[in-house]
Amino acid sequence: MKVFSREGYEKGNVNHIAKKAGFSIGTLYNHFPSKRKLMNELLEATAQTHIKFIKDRIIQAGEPGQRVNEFFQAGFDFVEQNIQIARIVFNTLNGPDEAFKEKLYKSYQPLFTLLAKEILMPGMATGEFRQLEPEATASLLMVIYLGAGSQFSPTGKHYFDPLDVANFVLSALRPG
Amino acid sequence: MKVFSREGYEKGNVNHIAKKAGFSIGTLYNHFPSKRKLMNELLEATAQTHIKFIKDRIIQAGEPGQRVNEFFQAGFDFVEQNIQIARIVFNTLNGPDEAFKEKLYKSYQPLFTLLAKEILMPGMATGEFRQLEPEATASLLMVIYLGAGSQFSPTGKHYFDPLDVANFVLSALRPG
Amino acid sequence: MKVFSREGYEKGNVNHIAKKAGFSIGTLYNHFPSKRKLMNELLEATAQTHIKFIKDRIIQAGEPGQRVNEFFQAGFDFVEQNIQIARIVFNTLNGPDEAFKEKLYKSYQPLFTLLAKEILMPGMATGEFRQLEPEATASLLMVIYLGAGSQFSPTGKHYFDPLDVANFVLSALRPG
Amino acid sequence: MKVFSREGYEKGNVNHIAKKAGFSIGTLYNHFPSKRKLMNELLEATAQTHIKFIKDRIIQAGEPGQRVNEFFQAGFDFVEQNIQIARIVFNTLNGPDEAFKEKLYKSYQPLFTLLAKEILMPGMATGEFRQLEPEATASLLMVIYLGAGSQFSPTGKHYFDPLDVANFVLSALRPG
DNA sequence: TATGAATGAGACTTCATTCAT
DNA sequence: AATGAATGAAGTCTCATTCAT
Repeated sequence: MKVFSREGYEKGNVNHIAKKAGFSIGTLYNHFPSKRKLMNELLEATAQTHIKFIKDRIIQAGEPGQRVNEFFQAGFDFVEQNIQIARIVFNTLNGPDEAFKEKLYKSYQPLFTLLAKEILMPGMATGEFRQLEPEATASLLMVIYLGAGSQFSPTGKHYFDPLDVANFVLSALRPG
Repeated sequence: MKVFSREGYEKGNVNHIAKKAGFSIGTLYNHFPSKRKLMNELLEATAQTHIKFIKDRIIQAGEPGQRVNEFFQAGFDFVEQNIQIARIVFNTLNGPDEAFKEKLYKSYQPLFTLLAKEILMPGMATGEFRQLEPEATASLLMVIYLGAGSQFSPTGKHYFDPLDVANFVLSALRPG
Repeated sequence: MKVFSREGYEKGNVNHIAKKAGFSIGTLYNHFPSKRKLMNELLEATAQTHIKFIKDRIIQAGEPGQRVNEFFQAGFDFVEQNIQIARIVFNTLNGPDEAFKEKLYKSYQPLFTLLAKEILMPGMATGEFRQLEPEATASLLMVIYLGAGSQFSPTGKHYFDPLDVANFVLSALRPG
Repeated sequence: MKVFSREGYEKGNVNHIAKKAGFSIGTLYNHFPSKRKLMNELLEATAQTHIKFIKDRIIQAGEPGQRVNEFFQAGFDFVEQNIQIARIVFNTLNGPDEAFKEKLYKSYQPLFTLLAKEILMPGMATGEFRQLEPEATASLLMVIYLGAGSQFSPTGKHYFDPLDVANFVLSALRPG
């Protein structure tokens, strides 16, 4: 995680990874048959943790408006608490490796669904939000989260305030 | 451009670049003293073209609201007409190489300024937009453009409609 | 050793070195992180061997005069028995690479000290040699050894007879 | 001269040589058909200048003893006034390139002859020097000159005083 | 005669992966 | 199951030399 985060997948060195993890390179290869497979498992584990972290926080918030708030708040929190892994996700989602990218999009699919079904559709149903295509809007919310959430200094401090971002989005969602 | 676009900077092979460009490797190195320098010049040229393309279109549109529309429209057009170069920009902005990232942010600074000074501040002055921090909002608009604009299929078709994105943003900006 | 001896450091090819040593190039680089480091370790090992060889022989000879004889005799013997390594030393001491040169001078420092303290100063104390600056004279003896010792045919036969050289030096050292 | 002096023959770059000399690389190759030929002509010219410089000074000094003095004095002077060229000579004489080495020895042959015929043999004839093999002794004098003369700091200051070296040699040559 | 862009073989070095221990 | 030395293909870059202008 540390190595891929700092160097990226291509430049990340499996020997360094093994050393940093306290294993021998042989042992690493006994557990992961290739560098690519290692990255894949890291991405998969990350996506699951990431989604669960956000989902748990969204579910607790009751109302759609509050859930939008919580989506950005939780999302930013996750990034701040897991900067290295977050960096890998951002790199991969915009990286040149189509296989990794596609894999990650698939893994994050549940989060898109969550946004559409547990936030946007209920909000439109109650009239709190205006009528929009749920899937496309969910995608846009993800894009905004990923874009804004990826802006942080080397020390990990976010450039945007999640509350501001949430308010911006809520303004866009409100009817009238 | 083609090679870095398809493979990324690290995996991109200077020999392939030279061959694809119809030069020998020696000739390539007569023009660019290193792979890194080559990438840097490509990034710089790209940023200038990209900014000019968007700026020219924004300037033509008169009113702030129309300019927001034109920002996304022109931005998406640029991506569609320059998919390879756009891919490089998206990769770099989210990639692990801090030097490239910083360089690119600096090069794109004029675009941030343009958004703040030529769209957001005039719009707030006329009351067409609500009062927001111009710089932070400009950054958010960029984030939305880059995030939404980077979503396209391998064939280059955008996932989002720029008009929808512009309307979403305009909704968020409108007062009340 | 063989490769650097025949070709010099700059022209010496690490691939040839590896092949000649019966290793793959990767293995060579597992043991020495760079060509330069490889050369450095070769120089260091050589200097130690060279100094020890001469020192052991000098120590055995008791009297200063006899020790001068033994210095040249042992020095020439070492060159004849280690032509390749000797060639590297001669090349490096007069070569254009200041870093290597300085490193080698430092490594050979003990030999200068040996000449001054164990041969020249005792000889001056007993009156066997005339009064001269020990350090400068030690340097001159080294210069003569290295200069004369480096004159050999491609087959390794010395041009000078060490006894002649020693006698020349002893003549210069004798009082009166 | 400057380039070969600082970098050595192998590392010396003909493009840099041309630039430094104020010529284009094409022009340089119109005058010298190869890097090797260029070096050869430089060596030849150097040897001639070097020999003439020393010869003129030796001839002026009348007596053999005085000529030995003048040999070292003039030799050291030449080095100090032509450090770069001297460095090339020292490098080449001890370098790994047998062709250059042999070429240079041949070019310097007249100097060996000069030492033997104009200094040593006359000195032995008058009894000022003891009986020694003129050729071998001439070689030893050259070795001492080249060895001692090549010891100078990066700023060009000699480590040895030529008078001391001459006195050392004269002591060795004196009869009794 | 002068020029300098073009060439490409070959240099050093990296690193994912293997496999005998 | 753990180890880590060994491997060699492949990468970036250098530079002596050529030749059309």
